[in-house]
Amino acid sequence: MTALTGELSAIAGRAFAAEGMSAAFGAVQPSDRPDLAQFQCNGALAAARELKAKPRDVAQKIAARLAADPIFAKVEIAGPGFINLDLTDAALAERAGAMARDERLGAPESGAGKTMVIDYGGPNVAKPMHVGHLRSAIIGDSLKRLFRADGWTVFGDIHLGDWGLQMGQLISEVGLRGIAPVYFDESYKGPYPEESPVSMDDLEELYPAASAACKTDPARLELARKATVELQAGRPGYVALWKHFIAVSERGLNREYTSLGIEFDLWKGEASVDPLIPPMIEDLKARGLAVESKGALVVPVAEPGDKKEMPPLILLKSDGGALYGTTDLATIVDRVKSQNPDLMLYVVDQRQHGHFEQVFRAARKAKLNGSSELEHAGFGTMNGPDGKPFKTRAGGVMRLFDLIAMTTDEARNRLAEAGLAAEYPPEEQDDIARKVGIAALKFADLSNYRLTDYVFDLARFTKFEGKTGPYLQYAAVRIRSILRKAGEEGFASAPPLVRSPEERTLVLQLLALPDAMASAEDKRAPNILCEYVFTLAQMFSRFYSEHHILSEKDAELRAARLGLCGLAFAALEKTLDLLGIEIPQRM
RNA sequence: GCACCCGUAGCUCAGUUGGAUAGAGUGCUGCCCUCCGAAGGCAGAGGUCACAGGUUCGAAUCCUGUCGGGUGCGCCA
Repeated sequence: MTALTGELSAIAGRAFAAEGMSAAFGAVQPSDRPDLAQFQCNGALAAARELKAKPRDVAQKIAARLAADPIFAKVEIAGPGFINLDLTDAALAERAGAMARDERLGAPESGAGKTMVIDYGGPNVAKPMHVGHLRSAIIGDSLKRLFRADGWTVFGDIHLGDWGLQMGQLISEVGLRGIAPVYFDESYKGPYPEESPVSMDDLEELYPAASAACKTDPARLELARKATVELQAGRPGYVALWKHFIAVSERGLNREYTSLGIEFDLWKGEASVDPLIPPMIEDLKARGLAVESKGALVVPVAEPGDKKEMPPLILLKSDGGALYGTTDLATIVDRVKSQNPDLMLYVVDQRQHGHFEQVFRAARKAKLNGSSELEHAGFGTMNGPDGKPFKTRAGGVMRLFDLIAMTTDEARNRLAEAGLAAEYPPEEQDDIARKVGIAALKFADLSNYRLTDYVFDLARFTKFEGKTGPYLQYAAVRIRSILRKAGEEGFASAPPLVRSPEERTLVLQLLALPDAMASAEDKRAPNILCEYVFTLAQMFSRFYSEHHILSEKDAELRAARLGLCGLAFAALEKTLDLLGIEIPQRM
């Protein structure tokens, strides 16, 4: 099935074509004035401008043709030349019925036959995840779900930060402290111990110490640089130690992502593309694309039309070490070889936009990206109530684990205050608190437009009232409860009918789901889905407060309303799933 | 210094390929549980869309400038 606005646009497009104008003028959208009409077509205004005709005259011709179509209950011309359209209740009900029969709920098929790799991880080995990783994970996961729902074959890649200077910092720190001398003994020929000499807790202490030392002491930094180069050159003891770091870190990261309900299809890292770097560099040098500059090997990416200075992409530092731009470029090569996607989407902090511009330019210049579009979908920072980057009360970096614990605790408190779930088993209460907390966290993040910074105010978004994840869960659980009781009563369900204003607006909102998905995909903007699902929940609540469902005496009417409830639940569940939000069985 | 992003209701934010009366949540004021879950529904007050020009039949949206905020600009990631 096609989206309703698509169907209406096609009808209006034919009307424009029949009058000798471009069918593109037939674009139909939901009305900006719901008090006047359900849909509107503004094409007559644009067409009139092109033809130098009077907008109302053009509108008149189109309206006359549209009025002949039985799908419309009303065709009116208003203002300067808007064509206002209402559908018949029968037409709305029929399409709602079709949507209810469609497992995909009419989702767009924009990705049919297409493949993409989406990069939304970027946590670093040995560093605990903090709030900075939250947006990438939440937004990226939502986009992955959305693109997949729209028919794309999607590979989500965590793209672990496991190969940079921080690894050299860690290795040298372990060496300096004499924690595991065997890894530093160049005469030792292995094998190295299977047990890691450091735990996750050790890493979390070692890394900040090493990082701080490198900042103040140039000699210490030089040591870290040297260790990095040696690691990348394959020094056996360092590689063995490094593998322990990875294994220990992955267990911790997996725990964090799992608690957020976020998964990856690929656990690749910067190191995994390291073997591709030397041949890539040789190739670039051979083709004259990589040149020496100030002691480093670079790919110039400045273009004639540039308004700002565009520094070259550095492939190799003057000490011979690779940089993250190098691994990013090699990662593109790897992805073309492994997945050959139509699109590589990078869900990374907007502050790295300049970096991606360099990498993408270099990739295109060298034609390393095959047939892949390269796109950076950046996002703004999450700030605390003071408008500055979110910190703990002590001023440190807020760990993701602690943040999730805070939100879950708050959810549990709110449930207790409301007297909800009190009679459920303790483990179910924990599960509900976790789902509600995560929903609050995700919805608060996703409902802001991707690129804007937002204020993360725990007190505010744990209020669980209004435009929040928990409100949506509540709305869904309430419908689920009705449907369950209907099942217990043995009540039948039937295709929805449209007989009241509340049913009409609810059905119109339901039928707008494919448009919301298409628009969210197009803009890579989950906040469009948030807006959609919140309005849907509101429309349902309005319908619910005005109509009897289970208590409706007329069996046919009751069945139709149950059908509408069923479809509303399906749409809510689907959209919340696209946002990565789970609905508890009860709450 | 140069470049990019932003400035919309008391607060937090949508809306920006130009279109009708600029929206939501929250907060504030009322109303609604003898009936399916009130974390809900209904109604009201609240805005020179930073400011000044310009383009247009029409500008929150496009252009220019000013002010204010954020971010980025070769060997960190």
